[in-house]
Amino acid sequence: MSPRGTPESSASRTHPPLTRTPLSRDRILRTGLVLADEHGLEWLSMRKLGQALDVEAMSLYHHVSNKEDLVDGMIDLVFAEIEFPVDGDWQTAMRARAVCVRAVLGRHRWANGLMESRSSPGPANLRHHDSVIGCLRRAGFSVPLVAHAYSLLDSYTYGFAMSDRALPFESPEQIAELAQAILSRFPVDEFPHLAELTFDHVLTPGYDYGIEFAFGLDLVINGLQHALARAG
Amino acid sequence: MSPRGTPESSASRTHPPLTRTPLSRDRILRTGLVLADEHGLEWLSMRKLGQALDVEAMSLYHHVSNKEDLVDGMIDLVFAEIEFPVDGDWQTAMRARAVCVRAVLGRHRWANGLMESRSSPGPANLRHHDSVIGCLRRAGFSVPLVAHAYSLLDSYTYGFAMSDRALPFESPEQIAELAQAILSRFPVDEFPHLAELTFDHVLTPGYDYGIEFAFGLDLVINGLQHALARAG
DNA sequence: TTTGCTGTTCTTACGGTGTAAGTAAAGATA
DNA sequence: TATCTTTACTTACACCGTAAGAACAGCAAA
Repeated sequence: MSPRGTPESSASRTHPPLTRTPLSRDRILRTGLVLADEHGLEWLSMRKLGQALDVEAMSLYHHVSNKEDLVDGMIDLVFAEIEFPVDGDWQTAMRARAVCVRAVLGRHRWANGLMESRSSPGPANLRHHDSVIGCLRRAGFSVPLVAHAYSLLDSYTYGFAMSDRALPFESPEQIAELAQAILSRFPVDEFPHLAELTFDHVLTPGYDYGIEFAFGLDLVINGLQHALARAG
Repeated sequence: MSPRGTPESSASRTHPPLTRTPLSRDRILRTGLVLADEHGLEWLSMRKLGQALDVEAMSLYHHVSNKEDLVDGMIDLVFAEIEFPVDGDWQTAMRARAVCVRAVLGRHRWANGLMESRSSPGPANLRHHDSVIGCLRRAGFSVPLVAHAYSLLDSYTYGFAMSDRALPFESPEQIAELAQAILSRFPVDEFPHLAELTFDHVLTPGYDYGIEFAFGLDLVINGLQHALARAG
């Protein structure tokens, strides 16, 4: 109805700042990140993002060329959170990287399928890739072997993070309930092996899906170590 | 403007069939699958789907409770396309399964991030999981080891399919152009290792990203074989 | 101080989306 | 034939991304 800023702008005539922190690309991206973390990327719209910044939706377009650009920027913020020790042996570096990626994607679940499929990757994205490749090269991996290792490590890490997201952080009771609900839609013993795995293992008290991550990661890194030794 | 069916329905008063094949859940799902393959899932809307079926959008809601249900059904059609030999040794079975999953996801790229994250999996989905687990159990994998193996295989396969999608089917020239465009946005030698890998290997004539898949798959299966031997 | 410019914000509008609610017609059953 | 059930259609609503242009800010030059 009435222009939103009216009271503030009349106040601002006396002392200009203080009424509104100016918009900026960075502020937009960070707010988008927080909102997407909280509500999911699907929930986030330009209007809601503008509302959170106390601004109309169209104002955002002066700092962000469209929604894809917005998401690109948010993804690059996520990449910037990924860290790992570059000195030391490549095994611990790669293990730490994978663990960190999983943790970061746990914080920003909406980012999960989007990390690799950006058609215009940001600087943090490229910087991260570069340092991973550099770490492997320094450890003696040949260029073709780096391509193999990189593909394998990334596929496993991102793939695991995807399944990770499938199981929400619900309590064990909720997971059990969900599993019951799914399997009870079908005749008993239609899926005996699935039922066995579910009820005799996954729903066992103390089971944590996270432990599967370490198993696969160690197996992959071990395999790469052998491949490196064989090639070197 | 005028009701769509008017001429047909007056004709149908004399001989009822022939004017319009009736809607059904299956027909809706299959049409949605074809359209999503052709244009992507984002493109697909209830209105466009209805249009392809020569029906108004709201008519679909009598066979599908909402769009999520539609996607659930489409995903289960995708699962139904996954096949692998259940007899024979588990290594060839699991290798064939992974290759098939990759091929299927290549045909239905829109399905990629959605295969595992359905909160109400369909029968083909559960059947597939059950037969994978059964195959491993028969090969002597303990229940906990099945959980490890399953998680690892799935993470790798789906994760690879995701990166796969990132590189579209473009010609090598197009890929080279894209890589040039990306790296030229930044100072030369800001990402030396990335540049080396890209220009000295990936953009080399004859390079096919698909070969990376076999490397990782063999490594994973080999590792599982050792784990099985160690446990057995 | 006034003028004019430049960049940021707001307003309005358009064509799209998923789907709730109610209507009409056709098929099945009695 | 009369009634009930299923299926399709119509209308409507709130929301989406964003194009186009108006209004307004801050600031440099006159």
